[in-house]
Amino acid sequence: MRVLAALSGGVDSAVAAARAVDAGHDVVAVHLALSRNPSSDRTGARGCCTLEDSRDARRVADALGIAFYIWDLSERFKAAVIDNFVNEYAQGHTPNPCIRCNESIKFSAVLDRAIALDFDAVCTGHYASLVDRDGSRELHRAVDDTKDQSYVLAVLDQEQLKRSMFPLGDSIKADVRREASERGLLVAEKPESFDVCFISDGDTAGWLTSKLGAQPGDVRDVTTGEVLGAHEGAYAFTVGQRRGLGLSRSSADGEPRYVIGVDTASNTVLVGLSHMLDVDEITTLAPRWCGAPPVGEFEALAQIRAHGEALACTVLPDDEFLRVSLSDPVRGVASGQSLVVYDGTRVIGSGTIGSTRSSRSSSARELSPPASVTSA
RNA sequence: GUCCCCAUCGUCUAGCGGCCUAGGACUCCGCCCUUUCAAGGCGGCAGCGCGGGUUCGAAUCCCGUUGGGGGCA
Repeated sequence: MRVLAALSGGVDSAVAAARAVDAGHDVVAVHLALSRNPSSDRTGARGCCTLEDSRDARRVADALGIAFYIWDLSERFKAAVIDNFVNEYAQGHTPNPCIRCNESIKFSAVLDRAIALDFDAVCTGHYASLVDRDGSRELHRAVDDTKDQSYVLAVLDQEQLKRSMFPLGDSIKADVRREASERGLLVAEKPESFDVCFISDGDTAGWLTSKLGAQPGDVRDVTTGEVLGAHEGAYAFTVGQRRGLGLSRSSADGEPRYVIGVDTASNTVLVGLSHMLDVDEITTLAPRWCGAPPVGEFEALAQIRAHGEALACTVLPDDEFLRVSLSDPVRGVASGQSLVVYDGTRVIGSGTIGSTRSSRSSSARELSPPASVTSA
């Protein structure tokens, strides 16, 4: 096969590309330039789009003896990922840019271009497994459950999965590093990347403020309406958040307070006790299915955060939305995050969380503003 | 103006002479975790309003003082 290996400049994509070469494929490497102004002095190796990362990627390609190109997708990245990120936050949602990037850049813009150039597949260093069964391709969790990235890949459909290659799905991280070292790849000891790749210092709230401007508002008790503090922008808060509220007074019962809701209309952050975060019904926006869309109600597992627990639930799929009823309540479900539906280790599909509710303590939810279901 | 009550980390408080170099909770800060934002775990900063006494020894008792809250005026 002709394989286009995306090299981020990190260990994982390097070993993935190396394995693709070993497997006998005709491999060409590409590094994606996603930032318009790549900085070279970024410390801590955050993200995947610094000049240093670009050089590392080139060195890996050289070491593997394969052709190397850099594709500048910064414009597309800005429009599809960064602008979307800002807009979502401005509306009080909590987006996941890594998922948007996979959805519209890595397995869309890059994949389309690869296909146009006659490649058969795109190879990345994601920890996830692909299983071919009965003519279709399934996406499964990685063997290394501590590194599993099936959650952020759940937006891929059948066509995208059939054009994907994840050589690290059966490996554990330590072995990948060891292999990189044995192969003499200089990125073997490179640290993991965290945080949002386009926010260099990791200060997401500060970055948002620089884009949206300070918007001072109140922090109010969700039940009494009492003003408990002030904030510089409701958009910087996410449902379930505890730290950073800067409350001027402590609660009478000594219990910590959490963000129960973010009301962008009144620019108010609503806080309350942890149990008020309990939710057992989640409705998403239009779902995306990895394979054939399921028909009718079914039992499954739902995951609402990249490293969250898989929760037993009942799913009611629909063309327009996805309604999930959880067996046990969970806390801190934020609109904008992805809900991924699993059948065991297999990813069935996903949807962006739109609204939530609790079938039990409905009183607490009614006082919070209705979560608006806006199209992403 | 007089009588009574109260006065501890930024906040809410534990403390009722030696176990207090003052404990906890909330907030805040740091670290860990983590290719999202957050949970979470671990650690840290920070206080006895002030001045006199009593006592071997006072956050704890007494007097005064300052600052708050009540009945009388």
